[in-house]
Amino acid sequence: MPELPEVETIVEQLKKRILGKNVVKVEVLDSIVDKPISKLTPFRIKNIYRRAKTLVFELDNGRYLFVHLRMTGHFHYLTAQQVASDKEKLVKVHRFLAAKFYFEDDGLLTYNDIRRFGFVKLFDKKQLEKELAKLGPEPLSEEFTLKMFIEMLSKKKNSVIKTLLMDQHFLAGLGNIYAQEVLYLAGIMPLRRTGTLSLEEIKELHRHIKELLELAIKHKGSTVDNYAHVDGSGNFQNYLVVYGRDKCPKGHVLKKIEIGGRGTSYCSECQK
DNA sequence: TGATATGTTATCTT
DNA sequence: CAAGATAACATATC
Repeated sequence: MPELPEVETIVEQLKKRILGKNVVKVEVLDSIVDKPISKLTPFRIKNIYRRAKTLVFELDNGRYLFVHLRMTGHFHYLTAQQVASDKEKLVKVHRFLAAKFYFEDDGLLTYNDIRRFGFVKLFDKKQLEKELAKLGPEPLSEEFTLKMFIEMLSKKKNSVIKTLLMDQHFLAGLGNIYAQEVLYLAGIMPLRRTGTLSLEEIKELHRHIKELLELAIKHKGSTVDNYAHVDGSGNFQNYLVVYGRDKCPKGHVLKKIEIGGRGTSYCSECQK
């Protein structure tokens, strides 16, 4: 599932391919993509960036595409050459095609989404700012200091730490995979209430959040289930220590419980 | 066949 | 009010 490192990877790859390019035609094939987008052409892709697990495409007409992949949203890009040679394959592969963006140079960007939970919305600046304002701080930003993290936690003393880490309004970008990983690395039981965390534990957690996400981005994210980025797959799943595993790196058998309706693995030896 | 997996949000419950 | 639980959404895969 795309969490922060996966979305960051997708943004980097999209930038390489379509930044500054002109879109001459858009076909909207599914209601998860705002229909009016097809009436905006031509427009230029002025910028692309990530906020939490959301992608934002800044267009040169003052509007924005606000994209959330949720669990199974995918972008796929074909160069003009690939479009010419892969036409049949393209139709077959994209069974859940939701939109096609045709570029001036004959390149083609497609958006498809098997479970149709994701969306592509058309926003003006006000709508965009309103949506982005709801999200918590970016864990990799300078702004997210230890001091700030301590303050944030002190306002949520009764929350279960794992649930809180996954709450996008609290902190942006962590999902079920990286929340579990970071808690293992920091040696903290997922069910702990934030009010019971020592200063030392908060420090460890803060440090590992930044380190883990940066490392995962270096590996172009994790490929689990059917996540894939624009041109292939990341390999960070090979480095995950608790998610989808039976034993922790020290060989202890992991326990599996449910927190907030989501599977959660942890090690009762290493996490207290 | 049915359990499981997933991100987010609305709604119900404690 | 706070916050947890649950359902809902869709579909593939085991």
